[in-house]
Amino acid sequence: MNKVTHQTIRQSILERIQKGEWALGELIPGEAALAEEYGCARTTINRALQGLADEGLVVRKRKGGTRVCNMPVRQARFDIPIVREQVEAFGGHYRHQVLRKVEKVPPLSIRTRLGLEKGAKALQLDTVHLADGRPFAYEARWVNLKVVPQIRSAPFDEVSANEWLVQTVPFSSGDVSFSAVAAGKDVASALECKEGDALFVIDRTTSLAGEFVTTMKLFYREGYQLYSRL
Amino acid sequence: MNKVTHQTIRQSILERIQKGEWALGELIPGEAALAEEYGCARTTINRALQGLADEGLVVRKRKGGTRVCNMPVRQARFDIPIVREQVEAFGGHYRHQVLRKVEKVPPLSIRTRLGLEKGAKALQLDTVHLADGRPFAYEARWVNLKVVPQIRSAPFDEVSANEWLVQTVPFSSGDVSFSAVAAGKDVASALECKEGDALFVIDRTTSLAGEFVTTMKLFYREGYQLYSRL
DNA sequence: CCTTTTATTATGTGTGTACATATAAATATG
DNA sequence: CATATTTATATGTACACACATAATAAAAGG
Repeated sequence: MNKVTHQTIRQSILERIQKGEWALGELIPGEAALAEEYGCARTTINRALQGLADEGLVVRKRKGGTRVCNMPVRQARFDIPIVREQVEAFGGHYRHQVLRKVEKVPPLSIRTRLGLEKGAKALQLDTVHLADGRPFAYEARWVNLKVVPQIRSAPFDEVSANEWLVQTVPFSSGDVSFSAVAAGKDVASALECKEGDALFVIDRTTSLAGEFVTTMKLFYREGYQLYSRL
Repeated sequence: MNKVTHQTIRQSILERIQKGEWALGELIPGEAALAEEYGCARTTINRALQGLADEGLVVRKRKGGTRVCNMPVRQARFDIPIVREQVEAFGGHYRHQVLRKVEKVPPLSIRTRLGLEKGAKALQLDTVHLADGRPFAYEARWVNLKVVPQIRSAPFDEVSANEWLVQTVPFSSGDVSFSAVAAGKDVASALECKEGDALFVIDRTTSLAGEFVTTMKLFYREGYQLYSRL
């Protein structure tokens, strides 16, 4: 006989849902009823159900009760990777090389992304990340100098822009998108691949307290896969 | 003055972390101390910190205390989409078309993925998803007939294989991976794009109670982006 | 000095209670 | 009959308390 904890209850209810004890969208017993059934306090059931709700398996509503989610869209959690760690995780030797580092007025698309005024300069930073000497990913980045002016004197021969920013402005929020693009001329030459090759791209914009810090496109070499369990 | 709830406390602590009040990897005050500071019960602080721990912002250890995560790898949560809903979310008219539906012995790569015996047949199902009549995504799927034999008689003129499976074996687990590939001949003709175009691909394998149910590759038409806030 | 044992301590979790809040359902009102 | 108001109810949340558990630090033993 297992101990009755919010974890075991959560697992148990999950299994009952998977077995089909309650149909999609159907109401499951209330907290009070489940508490009696499992022989525990309502608080404990509440925690278990909240957990399932966080994962999107059930939907809860005051007075409405708890029901099995009728639109079971499973969520995948991805770790947005730091390239160095990716490379080293595969046992490769990591190195990076700054291809361009200039302050200049960015194109409109970048300007609006970073929320810059017309004519304001930003730092353009292009880096190639190498695994065992071979190009692994190409990073095209723009940095908002108003927010992180210290980046001008950052030692980019030691750490990559990515890592420097993670250290300096950690826990920033933002958005990511994944897509596929055909390699352009610059990217192809940096990654030593053919123009037009299908590349996996992570597009990421980072902001801190309402201010946009940096926006970046990361082009992975051909064949790269981003993997996750769900 | 805001009410003191686990939510407001959580937000407050998050901001203090972002402001850099505690360095990366540094110990933050214990629950008891914070409870006194915020003037609430320890239970409430516990909930706030647990929440931050779930999001990967802090690491907690018994006796060791709570410390700011020193490896701030932000996680992105993605909803693994159902194509119909994606199309309809953009206001498009959804329709799908089954291009192939045959039972046959799958190639080795699929066989191992589904955990089938040598010579066992599986259902091959190729579908094209259309938005306003235009190809939106191409789905190449294999289904394990041992686990879901009922699929033979599923009404695929009404619902897509994806939806049928979601309805029939909901809340299954599995894995996903994202990548970019160049469109092959079949895919190109189904999506009405050029061969070699860079396509975004979701590769998904689903299992239920240790048995593999189905594996699928979903090729999106050019330009598709998968987006998420973090 | 090193190893083993024993506190000590911060988090983890369950309980019972009380009250807050949203909302569905029932009732009163025009 | 439609609309506004009230009531009942399930979840949401805070609290005080007790004990469990893991991991570190201190003490004891060799």
